[in-house]
Amino acid sequence: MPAHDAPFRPVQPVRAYQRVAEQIEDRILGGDLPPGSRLPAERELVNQFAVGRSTVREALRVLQSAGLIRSRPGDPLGAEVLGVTPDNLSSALGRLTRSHLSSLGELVQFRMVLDAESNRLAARLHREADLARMAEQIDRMEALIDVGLHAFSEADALFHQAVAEASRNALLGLCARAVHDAVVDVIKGRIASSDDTRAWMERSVAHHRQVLAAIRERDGERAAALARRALYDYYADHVEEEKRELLAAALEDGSVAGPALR
Amino acid sequence: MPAHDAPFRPVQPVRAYQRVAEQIEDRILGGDLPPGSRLPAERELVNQFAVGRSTVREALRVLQSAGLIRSRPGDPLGAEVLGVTPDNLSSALGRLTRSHLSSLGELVQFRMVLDAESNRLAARLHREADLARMAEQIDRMEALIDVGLHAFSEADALFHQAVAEASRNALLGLCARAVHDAVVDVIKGRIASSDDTRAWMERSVAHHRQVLAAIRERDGERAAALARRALYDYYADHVEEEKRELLAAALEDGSVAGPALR
DNA sequence: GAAATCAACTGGTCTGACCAGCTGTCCGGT
DNA sequence: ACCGGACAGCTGGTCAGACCAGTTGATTTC
Repeated sequence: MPAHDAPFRPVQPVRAYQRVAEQIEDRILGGDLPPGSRLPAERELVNQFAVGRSTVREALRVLQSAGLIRSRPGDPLGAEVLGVTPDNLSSALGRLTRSHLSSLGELVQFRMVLDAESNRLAARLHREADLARMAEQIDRMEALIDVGLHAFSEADALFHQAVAEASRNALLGLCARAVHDAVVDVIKGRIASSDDTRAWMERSVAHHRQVLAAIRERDGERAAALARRALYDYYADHVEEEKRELLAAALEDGSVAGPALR
Repeated sequence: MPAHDAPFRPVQPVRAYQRVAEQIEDRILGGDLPPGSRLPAERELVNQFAVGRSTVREALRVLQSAGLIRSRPGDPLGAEVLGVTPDNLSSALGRLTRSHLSSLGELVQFRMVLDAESNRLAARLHREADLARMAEQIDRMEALIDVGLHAFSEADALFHQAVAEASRNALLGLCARAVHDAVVDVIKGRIASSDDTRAWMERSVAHHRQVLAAIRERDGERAAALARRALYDYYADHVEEEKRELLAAALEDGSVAGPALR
């Protein structure tokens, strides 16, 4: 590419709060300021950055809305560093859905894609230790059925995290988690939450055992299809009528080849 | 579920700036305040919300960092409403990568999954008008080869947008775009950018025509495989050595079943 | 009529102040 | 010696007022 094609880039003004936020963000992402550590007090940051307090506060607001830090009034230790979480991913996805740019059906379909792919990769790339972790979480789920839905869901999340680790792609797992949270947020309150929760949990455990078996046998196709089927069965009723057939389209991916294969 | 199981939820204090940000965000996502419209001036918002200016400003900072609005000093029209964009999605993904929670290889693999699925769905669900839009953008790309990489990439993005529309899942397209941006951001500067740009553009056009043909023939499997292959060929050299075999794993998905198939 | 000027905005920043909440210390009662 | 409450000194959250620089459009000037 010729150098004179774009010799100078337009330079846009950089606000003071951006510089402050960038410096702190770099420290957090760079590994200084690990999760759990504390930022100096705002008035101290004012000294270190040599800016006004409102500037520091706007920078902290940006970092907080990105989920990197959390501050509490009166905390003499300063704002807490949270590290990188998928929280803002899910809030961004939730915004997309709330703005009707995407629908619940699309979110569910997205989860079908992500979970299926996680399972597929896990089936191909897992090691022995991964299987043990997954089995352990399924056992925990089964034991926690009587404790309550919350504890159960926690073990469920850990199972999926184990699958994500086995797939050797943390990003897929994080995004799946974010989409899951967004779905829960959208569907919240609309769920029947009837007293068949227990039956559902038992079915869920059985489903997870099937997935684990497929992964253990390195049958990625079956593991993927199981994830798609479970999500479809669980969410299809909540999805808008006209979107349901689209979901069904994702359901058949991979298991049956397209009509005009080659 | 028994009502007395959790009779009261812990109530956490809601900051004033949050309330302000929520109100504005709801208006934007709800459809009042469409993209392109303007917010009142800060000092006017101070009157309407009955809070201090710093509170209003922190709320606006949050909205701005979420990509919902953009403000410019001296603009007598007030902050501009941008609507929902995938920008914060891609910045969130970029943060994940920069923090070494995920790697370039995972990003590329993620793109392979998303693009492949978009293509697959587009092959299954497209209508005639979709095909026309895609063909039009490919022609534009070809015409813009001589104009420059920037214009070319723009047409390329429009092609993928057309595919996303055909897939009837806007979310997939938006996320694919976000991941694309994150990849570009990570790889920026590291790319050779040699003078074979023109050759690459020509190959790219040919690749897109192949994809379009596969979609037109409703061969979702082939369309998906084409996307995976193109991404792999283009990015494999930039991916960390130890991650490359993982990419290859994604490459074979769907086209060849896992080694232990049934 | 075109160009320079200027007044009235805007957002960005700083300062200083006050409030409410948290925490460790210190003091008095047991 | 121990324990519990008051309190001082911090924290972050909010507000008010000020100033600056940039934008804009009307006004003046040539």
